[in-house]
This record gives sequence, C-alpha cells and structure tokens, in this order.
Amino acid sequence: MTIANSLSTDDRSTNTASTDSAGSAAQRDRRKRILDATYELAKDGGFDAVQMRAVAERADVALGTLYRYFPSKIHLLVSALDREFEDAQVKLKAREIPGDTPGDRVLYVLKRLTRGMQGDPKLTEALTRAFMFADASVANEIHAVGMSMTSIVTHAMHGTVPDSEAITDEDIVLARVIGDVWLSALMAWVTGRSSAPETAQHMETAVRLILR
Amino acid sequence: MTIANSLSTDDRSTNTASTDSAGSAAQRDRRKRILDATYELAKDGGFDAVQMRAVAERADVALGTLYRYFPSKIHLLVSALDREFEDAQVKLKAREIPGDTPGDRVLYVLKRLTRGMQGDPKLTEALTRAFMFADASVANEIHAVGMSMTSIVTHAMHGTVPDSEAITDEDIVLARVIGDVWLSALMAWVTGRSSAPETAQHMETAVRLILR
DNA sequence: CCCATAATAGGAACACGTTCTACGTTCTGA
DNA sequence: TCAGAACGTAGAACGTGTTCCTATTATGGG
Repeated sequence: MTIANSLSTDDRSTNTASTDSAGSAAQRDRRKRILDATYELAKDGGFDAVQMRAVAERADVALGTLYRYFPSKIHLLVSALDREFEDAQVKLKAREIPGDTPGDRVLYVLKRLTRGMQGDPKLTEALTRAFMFADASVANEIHAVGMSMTSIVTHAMHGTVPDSEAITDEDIVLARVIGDVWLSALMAWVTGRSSAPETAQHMETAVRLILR
Repeated sequence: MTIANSLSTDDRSTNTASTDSAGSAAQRDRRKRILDATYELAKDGGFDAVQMRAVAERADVALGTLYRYFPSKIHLLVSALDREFEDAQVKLKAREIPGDTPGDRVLYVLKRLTRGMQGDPKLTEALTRAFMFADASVANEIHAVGMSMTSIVTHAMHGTVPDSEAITDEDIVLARVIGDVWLSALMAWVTGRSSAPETAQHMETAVRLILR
C-alpha cells in the first residue's frame, strides 16, 4: 500500500475490531451510547469529568462492559476524537472549499475547525489531552486520527475531494507538517500558553510559510 | 519585552519560585536529589515507573516534601525535561555548530538531540508524555521548555550564539514551526507510530521545506 | 427447544496520584 | 534567647483508573 493510497477512507478497515462496522446491532448501540456519554461529559467538564464510572452510568452499561469496549480512558477519548474527525471530514467533503490558493483553502478549513473546537473548550481540552497523552497501545486510534487530519488537509489543498492518484508524496509531506503545526498550536491554546487570536495568527503564518 | 528579547536566558527569572536560583543550600540539594531520582526512575522504567512514593523514597524526602517542591507528577517531569534542555542548551552553546546553511545546522542539532533521546527511550517517553499531558497549571514550566527549544533552534540557524538584536521575528516564527514539527515527530516515535529512521526523515523533509 | 458460550451487570478490590493530620526540626527576627 | 513561622517526616486517608469475581442474561448452533 502506498502512502497516497493509504489516504482513502476505506482503509480504515485495517484497524482493530474495536472500530465501527463489526458487531451486532446491540453492540453498535452500546458503543454509540458510550461515545455519546463521553462526549457529553467531556463537553461539560473536560478531561477530569470523564470518569469511567460516570461514563458507564450515563451510557447505562456496567463498568466492566465499558472496559470491554474501550480498554482505557485514553482509548475511549481518542476514539471519541476520531468520531469527531470523521464527522468533520464528511461535512467538509460535502461541498467545495472556498479560496483561490491551497494556502487560502487550508487556512479556511483549519480556522473553521479551530473555531469549532474553541467553541467547546472543555471538550477540546479533554480530547486533545487524551490524544497527547496516548502511549503505544493507542497507536491504532491515533493513527486513524492522523489519517483523518491528513485527509482533511490534502482535501483542502486540492479544493475538491482528490483522487488517490492525484495526491503526491509532496502533498502528504506538506499535509503532515501542517498537521504537526496545527496540533502544537492547539496544544498551546489548550494549556493557556496562547490566546485564540495568537493561535490563529501562528497557524496563518506557518501555513503561508509551508505552502508558500 | 519583545519576542526576540524574550529569548535571552536570564528571562527565566520571571518564572515561579519553583525554579533554581532561590532557596537555601539544603533546598537546592533536595530539589536536585528529587530531580535526580526522577531522572533515574524515568530512565529505567519510563512514565509509569516514576511513582511519587518511589521518587520520594529514592530522593530521601517525605512524600509531602516532594509535593511541596513539585505540586504534581507532571510538574515534576516537565521540570526534569526543562533541566535536560538547559543542559543541552549549555552544551550546544559551548561551540560552533557545523554546517554551511541554516538548514544543515538545524538538522545537525535536531538529529543530535533526537539521537540522544532515542538512546534513552524510556526517559524520553516519560518526559515527552508528561510535556504533552500538561494542562494550564504547568504553563510556566512548559513555556520554559519551549523557550529553550526556540533558543536552541535559533542558535543553530545562526551558527553561533546570536545577539538578541540579531534574532528577527522571522527567525522566531521559523524556529517555532520547526519546534512544532520536532515535537510531533518525537511524539509519533514515542507512541510507536514511526521508527527512528522515519522520524529522522520526516524531520529532514520538514526542515528543508521550512528553511528552503 | 436446549445447551454451550459469550456478553453483561453489579460491585468488591487494588494501585497510585494527591491530600491531610500530627508532630518534630530549623530558621528568623525582635 | 525565645516565640512563631516555615519546613520536614511519617503515614493515614481519599479519589479515580483499572482489574477481578460471581451471578445473570443474551446468543447462536444442534
């Protein structure tokens, strides 16, 4: 599998069985209830408020069941992040992205994403910190998120949903570097080291620099 | 204070009292013992092995004292990271950096740093994950680390220890973006998503791109 | 329908970060 | 010198992530 091909969405099937698609309706239902509960708790109280007992209770499953579906709090939160990114990706692919240059389009998308996340600071704090804290055992979930992000950025660079063949190695490199910067900027914002405008400014400068 | 000026090392005095310089000899001694114990435990067993009771015991202080010096495990580990970076910075400033272009010099420094960290995977895992997990309460310590990193990169760009005035805003932007990429690459390596050669390659590509 | 197996509920138990209490020791300033 | 503050020790106690155990309930094949 080439790197470029690895961007097509259906490659997600190479992940662990813990992702969607597999299992009975009841199982899909439980998984959804758990992720919904996680989302709500995170949105209201951030990382600390996502307590496993609270998630289990709100999702109406036993604690052991929660751990059967998600082997740790970090897996749970990164999976929630993954779902958010999937949603964002679908929404973004639904229509053309405004902007005349790749830089304009990428900035449009990143700023839209960033504004969305900054509108839900607690949720963002919870998901971002989980993503950052993840260790090697969460590699699959993290990889999925990285894939979504790269896909979003390459999509923005091209302006339309690109064919797998139209994505060059150069595109991937650019998208990854932009993703790196975006993540660091988000982290600086989450930890209170930079304000929202500063975050936007840093991203603007960096993207202009990378896509110059 | 301008951004460029904020790079001079003695600005560290604007931090909380928990950093060096202040306190009696006994206090400096305790602080050093604690950081040494943290270093050793992290080096041997990574993040999970740095247990507060174990650190206290090895440093020969009471648990409460440990918490008096470092208000949380994350503060402790990020402070240890800060000490490592300070050391690296001093060593790097001791002599000229080889390389004909800023890109060459930056890559020389980054690869040296990265090799050093990859030679101590457990230690790197512990320090990196703490850095990533940090929340707003650790902003001071995180900021200090970011400062060291920016300083190291600008130093490498110039080839010699630069005067404060010689550092332009452009330099800072470049250094920050490079720092972002370096951090993300390190994180990908720590979480096992990319191998050491891949990490080096990604850094190489990104730095060439940014400093082109 | 019945059995074997897996999945779930409910909750106790454990580990480690963090806080708190009680008491001794050291420093400081009048 | 002495009172009081700050610091230190020892260890109990608490909260939350994680594991484990047992009984009960789906589920799917014969």
